[in-house]
Amino acid sequence: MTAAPRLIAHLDMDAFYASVELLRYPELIGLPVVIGGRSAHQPLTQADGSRHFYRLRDYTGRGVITTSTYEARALGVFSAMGMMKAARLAPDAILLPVNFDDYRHYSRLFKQAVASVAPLIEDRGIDEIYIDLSAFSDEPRAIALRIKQAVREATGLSCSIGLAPNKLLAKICSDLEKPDGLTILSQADLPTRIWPLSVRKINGIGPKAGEKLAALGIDTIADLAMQDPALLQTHFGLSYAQWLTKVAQGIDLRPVVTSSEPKSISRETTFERDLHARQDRETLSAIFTRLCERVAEDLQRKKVLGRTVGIKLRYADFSTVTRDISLLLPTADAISIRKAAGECLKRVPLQKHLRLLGVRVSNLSPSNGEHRENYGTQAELHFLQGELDENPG
DNA sequence: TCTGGGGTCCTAGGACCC
DNA sequence: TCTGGGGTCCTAGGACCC
Repeated sequence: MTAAPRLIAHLDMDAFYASVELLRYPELIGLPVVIGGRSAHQPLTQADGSRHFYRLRDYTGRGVITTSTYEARALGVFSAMGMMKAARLAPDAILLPVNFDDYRHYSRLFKQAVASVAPLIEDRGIDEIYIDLSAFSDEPRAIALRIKQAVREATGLSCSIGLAPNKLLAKICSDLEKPDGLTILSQADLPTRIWPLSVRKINGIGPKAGEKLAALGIDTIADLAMQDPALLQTHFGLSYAQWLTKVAQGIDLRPVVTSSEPKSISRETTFERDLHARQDRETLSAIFTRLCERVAEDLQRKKVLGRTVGIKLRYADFSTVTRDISLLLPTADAISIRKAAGECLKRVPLQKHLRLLGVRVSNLSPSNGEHRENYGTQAELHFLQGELDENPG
């Protein structure tokens, strides 16, 4: 039996955070603007009603660019770039702090607008979605234009859409004509439109795999498509090699998944300056407890409990370690999480300075609203069981 | 003057059980 | 005393994505 051909859309909001900010500050349209950083650099409204904006050159300290407008990208400033490096490249760019509540609001608006046209949506984060349009009999271009129009009316924002037979190709082609793009692709377009692209355009080939492929002389998707699967297997292992071979042929059978449950909830923070477990014990302890409280709040708000509690430490040299521990019973209680996380902390070396601390709860289950507290760890259970064995009645 | 914060998925070894 | 697989759970790390 052969599956019916599908029509999948990938919709990506254009420079999402920056575009939301421009709705509020229209006087910045056309200027290089970056969103990011950690200190307060909120625009100031002056006596005459005009606004004063901070420039990238005014910024000091840690942090990265979260998003930039296309004008800033033209100056070489992109997402995830360190703020200080960005300031060297574009000192005059306008700097705005992140406003996640706003972005979440506009995210809800655009997803609702899409759902009013086509309801089979897979959430891929705050600014992008997949849409299964297979059931529509309309012209694909007409559906996509209706979706773009609905998004614009609901938010005032533009998006780019890729239309293809699967998620892999839809994702690649939503990026081909940004911003405000609409790209339609069939399997027959593969050699002309997909194969010339870098392997890094494939969702799932990141920096590491990209570098390994480059070392093998594999740069484009065409290079990848021509490779002997056996050679790929010797360098990447069977499962990843098989996947590489398939995606190079534009094959992707993954369905559009319209609902999912969270698997883990975490909070982490990078310190303003590196801290030491001994010299900065009080500061670290307060931050640690606060992270546990925030995770507990998140769990309670989402009405889930978690049975595995973990910590994450990043040292000054950027190396990272994690430790976790599974409890007997799931919890959403800050005290229980703090105790378990404290046990994890005892199992980690604390000689070097730290730049980041994080707390994570996983192994989630629905909470049904009730609230328990404090139960032991697996190790404590074993201890208790040992006692019982020694004292059988 | 490097390198945020929130996630998912995969691999792999050891414990433990049948 | 030595020797099996298979399955599940736990833990640690890493790649990748938005």
